[in-house]
Amino acid sequence: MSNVAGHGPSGQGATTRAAIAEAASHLFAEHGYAGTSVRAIAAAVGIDPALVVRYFGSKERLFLETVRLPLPIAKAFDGPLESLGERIVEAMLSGNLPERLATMGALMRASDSDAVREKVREIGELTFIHPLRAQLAGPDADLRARLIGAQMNGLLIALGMDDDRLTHVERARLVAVYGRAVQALVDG
Amino acid sequence: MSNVAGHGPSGQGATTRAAIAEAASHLFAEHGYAGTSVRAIAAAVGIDPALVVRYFGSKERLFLETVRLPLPIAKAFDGPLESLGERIVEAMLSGNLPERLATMGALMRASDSDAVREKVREIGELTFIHPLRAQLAGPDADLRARLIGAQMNGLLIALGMDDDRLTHVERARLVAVYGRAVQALVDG
DNA sequence: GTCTATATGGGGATAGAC
DNA sequence: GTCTATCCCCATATAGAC
Repeated sequence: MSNVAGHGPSGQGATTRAAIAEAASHLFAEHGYAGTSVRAIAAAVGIDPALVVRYFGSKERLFLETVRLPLPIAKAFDGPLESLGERIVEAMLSGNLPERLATMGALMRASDSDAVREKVREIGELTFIHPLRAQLAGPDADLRARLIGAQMNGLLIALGMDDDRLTHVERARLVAVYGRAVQALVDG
Repeated sequence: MSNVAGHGPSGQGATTRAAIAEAASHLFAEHGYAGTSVRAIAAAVGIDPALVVRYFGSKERLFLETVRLPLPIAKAFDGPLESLGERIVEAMLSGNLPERLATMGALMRASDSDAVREKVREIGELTFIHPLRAQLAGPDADLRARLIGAQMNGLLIALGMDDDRLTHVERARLVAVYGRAVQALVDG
């Protein structure tokens, strides 16, 4: 933390770029895309707003380069197929859920842009569709994998809507009930 | 446009408000919330941007007053419970689907605002939760109804992402496969 | 009352000086 | 490489003209 600042405004390009990316990542997750101004990012790093644009080309490209949606569901694919539905839901709710919801919200709210929508598709493709399709049998495997992805997005969005009726439900109940719905697509 | 005040079918006077709402509704559905400026709405009607604010208070209130997400699923609740899942999905995909996807996208992208999130919750509550909860049995009825709403949002969002792999699937296949997943929550 | 003109403050992005 | 100065677009609020 102390290696970022300390020797005045005459720093190196590489570390400035990394500092911008670091600050942007946090601010985007916390305040969303529209809620985060280039000026705010620059202020957090202690540089001029124009530098941010100079390093990353535009606010949108900065967002696309720094946004990370950690979905630690890789390990959920190991295990018996008959309980895969529950394991997927369980994985979606574990780890840093608040940050995941915030990032998901930031992505959705910025999905005006074609590039952002492509990014969302890409994340779903890599984390859900490909691994799932490999495990599912039947001619509808690809479709079923995509629909499981839709279920997961729906769950994250519902939780991100701050609906107390849903966010206050015990995790185990959520896993059991929604897991059955996911399992219906796993089984085909 | 030097039409003097008075009354008439030329979009002036008392019909100005309606004309603004009409133009705003179309523009929001087509270009989203952020993508639609008050200036653009005013230009479409042929008036000054300040008039829009004068009539509706703010861009956000104009959006909240004019946004309509037609979900003609009321009739889907009539019929045997064992095929309710399919009927719900069928209803979600019938009617003017492109407009529904555009409006859903506009709502999601504007969900930075608490008022918009509340609006989204309200729509889900009235169109899904209440009617569904009345038909579902068991102690988890409320939870299951909300999760079906999450599934529907997930489906709309996935379709709105312009993923050809999903939008090109025949409607009947989508209804059959996703309907089973919904049915899993109907059955409990 | 209805509408127009204008001012304010903030945003992203650019050109060019150190 | 870095920053200063600037441009254009936006939403919003206020004052004043019909």
